[in-house]
Amino acid sequence: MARTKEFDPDAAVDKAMEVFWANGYAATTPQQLVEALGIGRGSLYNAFTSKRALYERALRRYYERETTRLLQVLDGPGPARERLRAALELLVAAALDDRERRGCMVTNAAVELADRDEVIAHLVRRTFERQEAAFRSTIEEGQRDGDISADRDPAALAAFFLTTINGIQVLAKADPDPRRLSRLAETALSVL
Amino acid sequence: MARTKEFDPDAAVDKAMEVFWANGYAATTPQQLVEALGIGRGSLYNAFTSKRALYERALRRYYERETTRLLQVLDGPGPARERLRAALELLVAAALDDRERRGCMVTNAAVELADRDEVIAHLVRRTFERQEAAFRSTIEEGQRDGDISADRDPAALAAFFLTTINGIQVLAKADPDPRRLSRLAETALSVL
DNA sequence: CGCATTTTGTAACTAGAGTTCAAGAAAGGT
DNA sequence: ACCTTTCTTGAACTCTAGTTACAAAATGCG
Repeated sequence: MARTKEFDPDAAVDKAMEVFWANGYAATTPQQLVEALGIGRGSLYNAFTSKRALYERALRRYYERETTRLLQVLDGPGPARERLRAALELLVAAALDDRERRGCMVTNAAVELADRDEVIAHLVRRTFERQEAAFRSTIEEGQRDGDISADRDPAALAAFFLTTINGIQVLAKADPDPRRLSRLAETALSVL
Repeated sequence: MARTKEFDPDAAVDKAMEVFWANGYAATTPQQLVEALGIGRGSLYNAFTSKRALYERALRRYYERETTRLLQVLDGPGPARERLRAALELLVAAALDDRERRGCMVTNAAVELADRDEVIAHLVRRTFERQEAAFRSTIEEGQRDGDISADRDPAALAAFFLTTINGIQVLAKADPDPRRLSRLAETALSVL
């Protein structure tokens, strides 16, 4: 009854995500998107309405795809303390693998857009809350097990870890030094 | 021998700094700059060459003007531990006062540009190093005075504090919650 | 098969970004 | 008073961002 799409919209969002992730929102052009997605301008706008709308979808995709690794590590097996360590080490390793220094797309969105765009801000907050909640439940678990001293407020500790991972993203943008980042993570863990 | 400038270039850089600080680099337009500086387009480019060059000057100005408060607190009088607390509280208070949530211009520059522009990255690194050094010498002083336990590596602690303040900037962009930020700072201090 | 529908590629459009330029105005030295 | 220099204003210019429009092509239903 109607012509079928020749490209996979899901795959296209993935590619758009890569472009926005690497360049940020404002610095990304329709031209770059068209080239990266391998489709015509017409198809781009027919399928995704606007640059802004595509960015939002890309950020949601990032939230679903790239943000889960951390949660998996935190919700995984093993002593709570070890999981927290593994989580921070994961972040550090990812930052060092990231040769183009794109950082974390949510951190980037927070800094570039959260103050100007309520929808983006909301998405960012949701990501942060999920991460914070994962930190928190891991910490609480550790406290029940006696793995982590119980005289600290788990909510405060979770917010602190959230801050730390965002701080690591910023640092790594300017100067991805392996030794420094590792010691950093180590020091943050010593708060427990 | 030549006509004198009718505007104060130093004051103009200050105004440009405000605009870039609030909007970031890519999202700032010549039009906004012209309006904010109150000069003609011709004068703008005659005096500052390009948007990029003006941004660089604005960021340098930020480095000189807005980045010193932290250092003053850290280098000030009083017990080292108290100075570290005051420094973090200063950051938190500034974030809460910042109704437009511009955050820290250096943090913003790090995230938006440090991966693409080596000159900006260098400036960011310099700022970070200066802040890190101030944290470090305060910590070392505290360790000599017995104010801070001496069994920790001051360099690692300093890097950790640098991360924390950048993390706070990111968090505050998305959700400037007073209670959370204060407890955050408190928790970070408990690492000592 | 033909029809309604949605896709695609390409051209077109508007607006504004980022910069340059020309003509005149202030300043100071001679 | 003039000359040189540097400033100012404002228009002008090029280029591209971001979007839309259009004609042709594909699809499946009746």
